Amino acid sequence: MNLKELASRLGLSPTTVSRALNGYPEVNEATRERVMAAAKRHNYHPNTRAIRLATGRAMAVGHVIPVATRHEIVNPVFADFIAGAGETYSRNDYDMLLSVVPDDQEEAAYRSLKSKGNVDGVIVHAPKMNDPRIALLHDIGLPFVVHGRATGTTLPYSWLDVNNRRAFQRAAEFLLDLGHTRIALVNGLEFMDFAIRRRTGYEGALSARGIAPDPALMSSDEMTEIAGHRAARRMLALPLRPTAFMVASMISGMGVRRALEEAGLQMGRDISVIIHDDDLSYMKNGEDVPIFTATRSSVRDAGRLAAEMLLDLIANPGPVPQQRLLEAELIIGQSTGPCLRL
Amino acid sequence: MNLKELASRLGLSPTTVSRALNGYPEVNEATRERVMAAAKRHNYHPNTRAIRLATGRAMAVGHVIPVATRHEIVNPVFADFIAGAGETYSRNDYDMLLSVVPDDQEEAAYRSLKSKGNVDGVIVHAPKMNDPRIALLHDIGLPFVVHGRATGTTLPYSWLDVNNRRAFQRAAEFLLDLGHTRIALVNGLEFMDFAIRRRTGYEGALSARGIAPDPALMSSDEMTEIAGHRAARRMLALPLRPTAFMVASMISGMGVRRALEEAGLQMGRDISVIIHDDDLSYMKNGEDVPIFTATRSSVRDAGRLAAEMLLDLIANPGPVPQQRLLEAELIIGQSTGPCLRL
DNA sequence: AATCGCCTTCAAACCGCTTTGGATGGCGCA
DNA sequence: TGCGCCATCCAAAGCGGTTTGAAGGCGATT
Repeated sequence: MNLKELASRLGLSPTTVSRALNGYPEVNEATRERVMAAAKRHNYHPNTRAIRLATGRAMAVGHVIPVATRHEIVNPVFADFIAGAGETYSRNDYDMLLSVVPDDQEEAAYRSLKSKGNVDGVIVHAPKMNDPRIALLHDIGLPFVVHGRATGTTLPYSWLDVNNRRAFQRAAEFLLDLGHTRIALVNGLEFMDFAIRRRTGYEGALSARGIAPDPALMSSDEMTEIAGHRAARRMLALPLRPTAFMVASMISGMGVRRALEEAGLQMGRDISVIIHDDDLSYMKNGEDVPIFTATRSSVRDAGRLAAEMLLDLIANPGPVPQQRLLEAELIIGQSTGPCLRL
Repeated sequence: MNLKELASRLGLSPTTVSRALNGYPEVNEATRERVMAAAKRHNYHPNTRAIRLATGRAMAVGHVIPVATRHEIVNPVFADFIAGAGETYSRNDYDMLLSVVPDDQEEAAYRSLKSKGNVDGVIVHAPKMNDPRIALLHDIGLPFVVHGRATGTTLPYSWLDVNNRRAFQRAAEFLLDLGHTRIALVNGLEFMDFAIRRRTGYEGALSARGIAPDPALMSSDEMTEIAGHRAARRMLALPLRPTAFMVASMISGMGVRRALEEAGLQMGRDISVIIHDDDLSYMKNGEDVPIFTATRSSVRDAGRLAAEMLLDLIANPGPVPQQRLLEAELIIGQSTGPCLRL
């Protein structure tokens, strides 16, 4: 069942039927209702491929996922971000296009998305310092929203980010208030922008209290259980072990916890831990009472909002970028307590 | 730059240019090369929207992701499966379409995907017992491959699955051989097909050695850290505690490990644990030496293969379903050892 | 020399929708 | 009565490719 057939059944022209269904004013309300009813009765759905060609819009948003040939790290927060964004797209009748490409072909992927006309815009994930994708997308004229920010970029662009600096600053202050002075940072890879900002917040809080950040208490690695465990283990073996840990993610935090338990330390009593909690649906931080004290910010909400920003940008193009900074909550859980060796 | 313009620059008809680029035989090799060169030089990429309308093919595959309104569980293995499938699609110039819908609108989502012509086929995730989606997709005539199987379904259909029954049977036998008799099962939700099969394998192995499965030693819940912890904790409090655990996933396993450590038990010495390892890229089971003894099967490979099956099914339609059963490896790690109370 | 057939190429129809630019008829108003 | 203006509807031209059916050119065959 297509437009032409539906039109002929109704004794109308395709023009009128199309307009009736799309809510144009120049059609009699009585006929509009007749058309609507017939469309429902015959289970008519306009062919998306034809709409796309005719309107020149793709009605789709792209997400390019680079897969590293060596590391093969698929970001664990990715699934939740996508779920959030996907809800927004569904609500607005947009499709979500995932493009999984080897990381050395990422630029080509964006270019092809644009020149083949598959999408109306893209979301940029995991920005790095001086991320080249921003200039690229500017160049080729593909609307985009960055999830995060890219330090060093001078071009204006739209982004949605969590205030990672302030979150880690507050978390560090919270630990300092509890009397901790040897606070370790188990950070993500520091070519990622958010990791840089988190370190800045951590160092700022320490410095403000006259504590010089100690390189031995700072690590930067992938946010896996293994890496979290490794980092914590190393630091716990120091002559002057830390009395508190700040950890980049829930999963890293589980590795840290394992190291603590191996060392016979009880979390929250002997030693304090604060993690960043992306509020992943499959990795909840406890049920009623949070296991970890955490800086929390839902990555799923971020997905929802970033998608909304992008759709808005597509509908209302203009040179003015949209920017939105979300604050993380500081959730008090069972993993922090006063420093024992005052 | 479009076909018509490229053609006029070359002094050829659009027909010939189109054929030259698409490798049709009825075009002079010399002109084909001339066309190819010009296409590259002018950076010509055919407009996907036009191709789709003209050919009637969507050149896209859909994945419908239902989000439960209450539980809000986004399957953690999902990201890796998608990454694998996405590689296959990219290689074959197919798009991957993700449709995130409330779980009570899943049927409508499939119907709409079909009637609007957005995709040529779909992958069905997380099949349940007597899964209604199989009959539905049969009905509406949308090619599909199921990741897993659906017990109780009589219709023939294409699937790719891991031999979950045998994997858990072998794992149980391995524990039995080590002298364990009180073996606990921390399973996933048992309306999921794979969870049912795992339990069958587990029970079969016990029964074959004359051990009656003990309901107190079997739990079925979401595969989260919290749920794993809760189940293990409950079982460890039994008068006759288990000496070994079989656990449905890496994440559940971390919860079990936490319960063991709280009980002062050392994994691999005091008590044994076998998990199922989906080989997630962000959740590796150790580096050189596996932390957990595990039944392992890469969900990413499964994604790659399922996507290949589907593309094949789309290219060569026919009534003969394709089916493929993958075997899981049994990986010996540090979390298992002989039963102490022989 | 006429015919045949192959190799190339092309014009035009088509995919299913949107949208522009009329056309038609009824109505109010002078 | 005549005119202009809406309200309503339609024919046709796109959108940018693919594909069908046909035609031109040329060497080989008879």
